[in-house]
Amino acid sequence: MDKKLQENMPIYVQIMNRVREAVAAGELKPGDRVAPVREMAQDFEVNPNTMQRALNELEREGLLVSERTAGRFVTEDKELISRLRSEMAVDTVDAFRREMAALGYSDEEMMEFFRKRCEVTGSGALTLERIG
Amino acid sequence: MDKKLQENMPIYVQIMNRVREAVAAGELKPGDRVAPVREMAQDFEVNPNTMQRALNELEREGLLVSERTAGRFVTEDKELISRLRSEMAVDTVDAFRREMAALGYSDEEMMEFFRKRCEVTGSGALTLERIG
DNA sequence: ATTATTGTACTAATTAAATAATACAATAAT
DNA sequence: ATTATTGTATTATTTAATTAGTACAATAAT
Repeated sequence: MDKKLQENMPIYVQIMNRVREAVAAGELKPGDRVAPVREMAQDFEVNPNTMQRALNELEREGLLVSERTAGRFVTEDKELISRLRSEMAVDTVDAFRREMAALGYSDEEMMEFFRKRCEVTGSGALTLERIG
Repeated sequence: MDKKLQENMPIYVQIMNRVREAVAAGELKPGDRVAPVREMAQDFEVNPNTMQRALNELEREGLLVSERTAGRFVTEDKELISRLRSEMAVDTVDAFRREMAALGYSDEEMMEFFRKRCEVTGSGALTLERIG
């Protein structure tokens, strides 16, 4: 789970998305304990209040559960997690199609553009370029 | 060019993107006159100041030019426009791959997911669903 | 020449996000 | 029992985006 945040979206929302992704991708597994609020705040270089806001909302979603002083954990509900992953993927694909369509690309052209882009840049090149 | 705006990104940035897309897609052509600031502000249901901020920045980018009292126009620089379109498409594809990769999808799986999603929803279904 | 339309500039007020600084509550560890 | 660690709550401050309101400047239209 990468920590550098972008601009133009509330930090707490960005954090929520990062955690959602980490859980959806299986980087954080059901029942896994996550770091304490204060520690996560340091990791992400944000204020503890901001981190708590993000974590609280993720709890409302059922993705995390807090057990008072034992810490905070990823839900055991694997069904919920796999549903989350699917929904996020659908949203991502739809957002992609919508944006490319807005630029005047047909579904076929998108496909072709995607394929070409995969050839040019390997699989690993993107993350570092974009986030760093 | 659709007008409804989303949350979580500064409105003026969202407006900039909408205009960029409209120009890149050829919906606004080189030399086209755009509506006056005040009118656009009403169309987008934002404050005139906010609209002007967006338009000003688009001018700094060279995409728009203002001619004092005659109004504001799309640049005649077609080279600039086609370059913009390419860059936006690349950014969009890269963002897509990055997000899907974060969810644990390989390039091949993304491709397959994309294809399936295109089958399920036609080409037109997305815009209304998402933006409305 | 006058007027209306256009872009531009400026100051103030509002709102939400983020930070800062503490304090409290519950419990696992000792 | 005590202590340290954890989540939680609260209040104030700061910062940036947005709105509000107004005024000015240039010029096309009349």
